[in-house]
Amino acid sequence: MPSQASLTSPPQVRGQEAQARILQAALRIFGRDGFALATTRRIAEAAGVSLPAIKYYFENKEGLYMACAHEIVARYEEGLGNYIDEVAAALEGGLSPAQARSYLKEVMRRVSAISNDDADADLRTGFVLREMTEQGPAFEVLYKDLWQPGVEITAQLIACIEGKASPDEAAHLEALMLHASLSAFSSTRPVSLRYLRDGGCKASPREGGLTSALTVIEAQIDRMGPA
Amino acid sequence: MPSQASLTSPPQVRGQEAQARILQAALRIFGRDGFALATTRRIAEAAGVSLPAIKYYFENKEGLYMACAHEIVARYEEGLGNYIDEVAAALEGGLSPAQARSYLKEVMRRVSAISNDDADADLRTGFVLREMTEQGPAFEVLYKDLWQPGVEITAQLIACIEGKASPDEAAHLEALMLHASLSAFSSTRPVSLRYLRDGGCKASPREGGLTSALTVIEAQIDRMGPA
DNA sequence: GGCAAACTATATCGCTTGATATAAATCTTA
DNA sequence: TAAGATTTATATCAAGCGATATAGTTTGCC
Repeated sequence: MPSQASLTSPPQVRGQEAQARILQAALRIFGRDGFALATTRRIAEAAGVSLPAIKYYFENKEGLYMACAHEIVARYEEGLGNYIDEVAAALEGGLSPAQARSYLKEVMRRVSAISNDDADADLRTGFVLREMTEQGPAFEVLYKDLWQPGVEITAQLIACIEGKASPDEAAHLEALMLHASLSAFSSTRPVSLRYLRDGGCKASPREGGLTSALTVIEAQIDRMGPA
Repeated sequence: MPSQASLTSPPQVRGQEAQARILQAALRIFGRDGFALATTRRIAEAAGVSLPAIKYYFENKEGLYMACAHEIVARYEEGLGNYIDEVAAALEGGLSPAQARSYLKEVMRRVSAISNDDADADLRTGFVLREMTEQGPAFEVLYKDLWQPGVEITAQLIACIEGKASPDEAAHLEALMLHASLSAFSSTRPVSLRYLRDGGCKASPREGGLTSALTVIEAQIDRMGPA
């Protein structure tokens, strides 16, 4: 298992740097092209290493893909994950509908912010969304540690807003749709931007209309409430 | 251009049948695997023809892909397309918000029904959604003749519901999100079903929770209205 | 029957892919 | 400096890809 050659002597640092370069290049190329279309040669070239380096550090293409998934999960947990725990604790203590509403808005804000963290953030989002639709080798990890927790906390907050003790099927569905709409807006962002542009709207290509989408979602949250 | 050898003698009917079999097999395999991952060999095998038959009828892989796109558009136009024209005419004549609301519900109902027309309907949906996110060779056709008209009529109906003369940026955005949520629910259907199942909900695998999703969307439409 | 047109199948080409055998380079340690 | 572990690069393999040259088969028409 060469992927955890960690606590060794200082010159092996160069090796770890190469490993990190490969991982970063892989994240970008897998995120853009998907598992099947991405080639190990292109990744190696982008990372500035030769082809067998991938085998040396990650065994094979799938190993590299899984390493990318774990990297994404780690980044997610250190960002949104902690906040989710915080919200869960608050829910445990009991929340008013109004409080739940503002928590939910913040959750969705942070979820959408994931796609704007840095330059490659949207590629990581693409990685996750592709894996959710195509269910490749990294699906289980991403579903269990990333997708499910986000939707579940959303469902619980919605239930709270609607005055229910625990989320029923309707709350779960509404949570799914909320995340689905944000996801789809991300993955079809070029199309959405084109549509808005054709209609004469000017959306900043920087944030890709994501904040506008967020406004719509917040309005939806505002309209939630006791039936 | 051998793809329109149509008005010839009767025995060429067999040829047309082969052409149709190739097209159907291609729709299923392209819809499931996408352009890059699908192979002409597998399509030929599924259609029960030999490999050069694809070249004979569709010139090459991309020609076959485009033929699939046009087939999808044709099917869409004879279904939803006519209804969109009908709604557009009604809008021209002036609609009350309540009328617009029920038209909008019917539009979304028909859009979601597209994924349940027949056994291969979800594969066609997958074809379209993949092309919207990856922007392959068939993007222009599908956007112009299928995606844009559906979103636009939705935006106009939303504007009408909200008492506006013509759709502003907010209406366009809301229309986009409405379709995005339905699309994402379709393309991540296995994930959504798993989530609901894990939560103890029983969703019919037949319709894949789409009618439940539609219920949520109708509730959203009901909550629209003058600010 | 024979002939031209429409259609189909076999076999193969050139290319790219993931993987890896092999050997060289680098650096620590003794 | 010699030994040895760690890391890197060259060259190559078998498999699968899209494409197609070539030849065979069917079938309506005269």
